[in-house]
Amino acid sequence: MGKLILDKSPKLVDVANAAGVSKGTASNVFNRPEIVSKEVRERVLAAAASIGYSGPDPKGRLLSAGKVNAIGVATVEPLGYFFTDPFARVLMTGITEACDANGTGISLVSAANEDELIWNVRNALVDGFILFCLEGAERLIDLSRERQLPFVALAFGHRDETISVVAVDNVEGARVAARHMAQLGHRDFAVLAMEFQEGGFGRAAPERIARSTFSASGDRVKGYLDELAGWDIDTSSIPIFETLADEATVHPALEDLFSSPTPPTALLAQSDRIAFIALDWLRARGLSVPDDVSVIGFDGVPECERSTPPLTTIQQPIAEIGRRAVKAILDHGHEVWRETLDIELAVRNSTAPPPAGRAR
Amino acid sequence: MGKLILDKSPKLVDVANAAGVSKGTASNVFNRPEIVSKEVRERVLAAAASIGYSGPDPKGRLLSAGKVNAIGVATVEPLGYFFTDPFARVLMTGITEACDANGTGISLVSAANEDELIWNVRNALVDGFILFCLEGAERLIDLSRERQLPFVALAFGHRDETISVVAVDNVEGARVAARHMAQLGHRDFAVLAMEFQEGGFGRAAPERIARSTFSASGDRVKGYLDELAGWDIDTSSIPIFETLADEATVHPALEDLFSSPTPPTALLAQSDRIAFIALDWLRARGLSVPDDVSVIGFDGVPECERSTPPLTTIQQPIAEIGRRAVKAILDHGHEVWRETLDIELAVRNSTAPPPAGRAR
DNA sequence: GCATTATTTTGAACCGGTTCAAGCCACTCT
DNA sequence: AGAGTGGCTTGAACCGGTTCAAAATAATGC
Repeated sequence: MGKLILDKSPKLVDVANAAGVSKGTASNVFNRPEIVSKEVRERVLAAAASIGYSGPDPKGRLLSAGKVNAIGVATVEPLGYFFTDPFARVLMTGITEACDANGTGISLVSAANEDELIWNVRNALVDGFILFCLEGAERLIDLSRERQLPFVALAFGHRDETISVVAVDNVEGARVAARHMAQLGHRDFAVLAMEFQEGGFGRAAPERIARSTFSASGDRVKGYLDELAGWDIDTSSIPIFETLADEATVHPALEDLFSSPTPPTALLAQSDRIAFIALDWLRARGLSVPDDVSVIGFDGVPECERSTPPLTTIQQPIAEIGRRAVKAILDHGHEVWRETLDIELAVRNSTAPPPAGRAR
Repeated sequence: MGKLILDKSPKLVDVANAAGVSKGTASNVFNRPEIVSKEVRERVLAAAASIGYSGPDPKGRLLSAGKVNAIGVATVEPLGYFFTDPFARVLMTGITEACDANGTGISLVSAANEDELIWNVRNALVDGFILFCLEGAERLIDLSRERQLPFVALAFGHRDETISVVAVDNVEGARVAARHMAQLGHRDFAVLAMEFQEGGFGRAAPERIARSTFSASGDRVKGYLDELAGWDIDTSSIPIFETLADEATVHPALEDLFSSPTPPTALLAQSDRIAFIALDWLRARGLSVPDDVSVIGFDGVPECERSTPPLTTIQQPIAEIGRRAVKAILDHGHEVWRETLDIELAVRNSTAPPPAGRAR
């Protein structure tokens, strides 16, 4: 009597039975064919073909293999963020390069809402996480730590010394930005900052900045002010506006600044994105950059070269950060790996000496 | 005597033992806490905490759950392709949107070389594949079929009627492009085509086109010629150049075309990318688009709006294709699902009537 | 107080493979 | 012939969970 084999998809054990060999041998046929005798190998392969078995299911292998061979890239944003945000895209380019070189796959993990994020991080089939720490860094880090997998936090520094981080020196970057403006002769500064605390915006008092949850924004302010203090500028009177890097929060800040009798001649934007918004607003307002106002960004996304005018900025080695992060996971696993990469001043056409009469 | 628990990371069974309950109950504590009595639940949780167990390992769950909750997006390109290619990016935007809405994750699978691709596709932990069929479609499709998982082929149609496909009607798109040019009065056409067969380029004879492995390029040629035939144009004399959508293969084609005594006034490019290369070359050559030459692309990537001049093109609903593909996998699984989406003519500034004296 | 019913818990089976020590066999060497 | 050698195969253990029928226990009804 023939055996019924219609139901379910066949498994390795079915193949073994059909071929009259042990499960172990059948497994070897697919994974180390060279240690199986030709005769048996062919018999097993034939049996596999006849019952419609197309090789071992990776789900099964996974358990004993232990390794997934993929790393997760996580962020608190919709998945689309990875493909639309300029910074993210360059970063991903670096990450993918390193992954390609190591034959490692990539899983994108993210989530619109909190619950999903938790579920996604808890259930992601990965060997480690690269964390895009924008807002929500804490949660992401806690969740990742729970998984007991290697992980490295990216780009936006975090004060916790016990986690792996690949980032740039934000204080130094900000100093370089401020120095560039000071050297051009500027004396009237304003800062367009990123969030200091979740969802915050508007003019920020020093206490708020000191308590900053997001260290990148705090560090960059520190860098700006430290540097300018060395140029004999009264840093306490420099207006600092917290924004969410969108028009809704940047425009009011600019309105405020440029309705003053002595508006700033130098705008220190904590991200290119903020700088671009400022550029657009200033143009619409009829102010010339860099003739009336100089603007410097931070990050160095590719768009800087194509904005009008092309944006002077602090160039982060974005792709390199991505590459290093992969290396940190793959080569250094659970050990705490902290790396600080160098930034560079990229001078383009959005900065120039201040208008006559407004210089130092 | 205390038990030693240092080695290995603790497993569910360890927790169960430590709490003095069965493995099943321990499992329930984490997955359906509501069916476990409060007292036991707390005991288990406490035991877990004390031995450092942080919830069930998804690798274990996977096997019995059967579903990974992630779909794989595969292509024969380095991983970076997903983040750098304009078409891919828009497509991914659509895919991610649909995935986000379904709480599904994304795994990027790809490979620089053949062996890796095979390994990656065979081992990807996913519930289904979305195939970016550029060149190498056959291999990808075969590999995916082997996995016996649902998969859908994208964007570049394929003649095999037995596989799921979400795509546009390339013949119709090409007709619309050609019609637009004809309506403007053009009479001297040239086609800058994509590959007909792997790695091919240069002037292509009709037989080669007929044997085209990549149906998109063949279909688009067919569309162009069918339409133009209706305008009383001698289609047999329209030069058709196969290219790899890079400068190395497009430039020679243009050299050839524009060294003729009667160069074309209408360039039908089979992709925006090819069109952009043509735009650059024509400008460098001192030819004005659209005054001397009209150029129309195909695809409708966002860059069309920003090229100089902005590119008239056949707009594919790129993001929508991505969304539908996810739906096809998630909602229609193994059933063959074929969808053809509508294209649209997007008129910008790269097309105009031909120079005086060259019109129909 | 006893039969019912509702709530918890158990334990074995299962998910689909990989691995490796041990055993088998054929063949060579002396 | 007996010892040794090396190539193949076996079978059990393991990877880390989930599930569900059945058993145990608790609560309810009369």
